Amino acid sequence: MRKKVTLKQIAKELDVSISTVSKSLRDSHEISEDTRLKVQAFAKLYNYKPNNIALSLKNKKTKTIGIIIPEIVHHFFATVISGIEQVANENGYNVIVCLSDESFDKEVINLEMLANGSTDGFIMSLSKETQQKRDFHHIQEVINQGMPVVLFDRVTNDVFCDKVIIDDKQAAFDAVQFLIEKGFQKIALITTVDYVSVGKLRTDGYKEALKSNHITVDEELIVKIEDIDNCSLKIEKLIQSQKCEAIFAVNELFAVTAIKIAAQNNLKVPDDISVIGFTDGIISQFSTPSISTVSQNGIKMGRKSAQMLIDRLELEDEENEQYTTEIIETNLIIRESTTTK
Amino acid sequence: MRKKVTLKQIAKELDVSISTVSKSLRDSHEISEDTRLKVQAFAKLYNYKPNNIALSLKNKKTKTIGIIIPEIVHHFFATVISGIEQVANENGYNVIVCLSDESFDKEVINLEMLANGSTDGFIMSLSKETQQKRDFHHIQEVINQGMPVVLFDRVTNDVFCDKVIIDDKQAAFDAVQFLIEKGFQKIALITTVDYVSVGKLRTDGYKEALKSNHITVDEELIVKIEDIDNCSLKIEKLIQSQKCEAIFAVNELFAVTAIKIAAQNNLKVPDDISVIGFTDGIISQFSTPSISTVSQNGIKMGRKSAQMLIDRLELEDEENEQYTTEIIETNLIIRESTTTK
DNA sequence: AGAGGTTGCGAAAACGTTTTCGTGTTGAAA
DNA sequence: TTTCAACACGAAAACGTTTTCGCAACCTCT
Repeated sequence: MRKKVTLKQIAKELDVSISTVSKSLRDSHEISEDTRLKVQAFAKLYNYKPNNIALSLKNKKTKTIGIIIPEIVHHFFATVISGIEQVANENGYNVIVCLSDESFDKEVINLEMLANGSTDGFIMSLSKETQQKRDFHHIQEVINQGMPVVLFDRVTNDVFCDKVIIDDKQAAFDAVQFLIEKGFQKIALITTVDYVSVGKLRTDGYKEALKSNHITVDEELIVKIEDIDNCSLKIEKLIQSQKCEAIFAVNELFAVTAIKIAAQNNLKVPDDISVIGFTDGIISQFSTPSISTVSQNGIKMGRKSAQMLIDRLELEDEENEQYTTEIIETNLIIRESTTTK
Repeated sequence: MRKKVTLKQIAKELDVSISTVSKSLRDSHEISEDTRLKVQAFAKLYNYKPNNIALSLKNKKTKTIGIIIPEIVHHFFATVISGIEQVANENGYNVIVCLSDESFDKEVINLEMLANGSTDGFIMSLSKETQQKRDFHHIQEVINQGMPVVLFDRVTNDVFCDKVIIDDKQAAFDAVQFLIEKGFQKIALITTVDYVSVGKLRTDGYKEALKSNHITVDEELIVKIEDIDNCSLKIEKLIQSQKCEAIFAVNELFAVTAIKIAAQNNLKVPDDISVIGFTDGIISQFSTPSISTVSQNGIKMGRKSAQMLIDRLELEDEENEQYTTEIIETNLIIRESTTTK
């Protein structure tokens, strides 16, 4: 077993000082060509690579980005990580991933753990519990310590930092507007409880689209799901009510569940009911019928977030306190689950 | 902005030595209760937390695990990460995630980058290109440097280390056996090219199941897909040949694609063709019909991998050179895509 | 009172770098 | 021969910890 070699060992071996070795390897003009080449040859032979930890300590930079997200087994978050990782890699950064499991406490613990020198900054999406509690002191804390933070997707107005979001309200508006233009009037909404910020915004967009077309909002057509694991009952009730011709669901899972339940009740999608979902994930692409959906470009979101964070990290020079919020465009992908009335 | 406080600053402020502060905070008996409490109070007030980087340098342990996988936008890999993260977290470790994008070069770069002190060990799954080249010197290199490595799922016999796999051959055998018991004889296989280790093993299992039931292997019923993006043609040819009553696909995507193409050719699944896939991901669960499949428990695989790595890391005492290979059990999940002949 | 033990604390080394500054040797110019 | 610059290198500090060791001051026995 050949352990990693250090400057000190090389210095001892060649009978020069540590400084000389270091300078030689960094091609300093202070060192004679003779010595320089000798050291470089030796270093190459023993495959010397500087120790990252020592460098981090010296430079007070870790070249590492902390990512804290609710979960990873979720197509959207996976794509965002993928985007972040691309940009991070291009800029010589690594990413350290922590999962909050939608728990406030785990979010806090992870944040504090990484804030003690492990990372230069954070990219995060808030856990459900955090959004519910509206307690963001842990985030504000790390920002106060001088660590840049970028929030994406699930954000809050209560903390000042860079943000990357989609225009959830507008996107929902567009989707519902599309259904209306196809001739539907009785459009149902399957959404989350209000404290999930994106759910709330998409609900708002839905309502506004109806209003701007002079369709009255029927609360009976709005289903709010708390627990994703047993959402079936509420959705079944909606479908059995026979009151809706089209459904707008605020995520993939709600959309595909609605389609399944419709089938169980002998209603065919899209012939009997049109469905539009949100998030262009695996489910939408591969379910039968494939699902029309609002596509959020997770890769783009990740890339943008990483770029904003790195820009701020490399800016250095005296804190630019101008925070910006980037909006990533969405687009409506029309597939088999929608038709004309 | 309140920067993080260090031992040195506390020492200066309280007019004691750094050693005294350090000892006080670690509840050393060497320090009088007076001083101890004073220091602790001050540290709490200023929210002192030891700097991880400094600790890493001192202890020569980073408490960080490096994960290198081909991609993350893939349900199976996401679940594995999730499992790894759970166990890592329970043991006070963080995880750094790197994506090889199925590229040999990126795998090498990532590995070397993290091997310079950033992590204590690695959990990896080989990229396609690496498997094709059969070049594993980069992995052997880090092992030689004394860093433990655990390979999972896509492994190789050419490097000696701990491994976590499923019994791909047996699982494929069981799936095909199931189809045979349901009365099918003409069973097609949709698989990958042979250098993908798991594809090869599953192919072997398929063949063996046929043989042990005295069914001759018909090469015309075996489709090998090189490029996942345009697999449709080959699969269409298979289905239009009308020669098969059932299909065993070595992954979800092949399975769902087969079902789609069957539908386009007016063949209904499962009435006209039964289909079994591999990997219990989102697609299998939510496609219509839902797909019978061999379930690999990614969470379990991740947890096991992490546990093996951490065990080895904490063992310390003189290199136990006994490497083991854990086999995670699979099970057949029967859904709507299969029926009896 | 002297010997020996305990108590409470600080100095310094170590982890692996980079970088500033100092210094001795050489060569050339005066 | 003296003076000064250029050259080539080393010592040491710094990043933030932990830990070993040394050393005073005090206390407790004979």
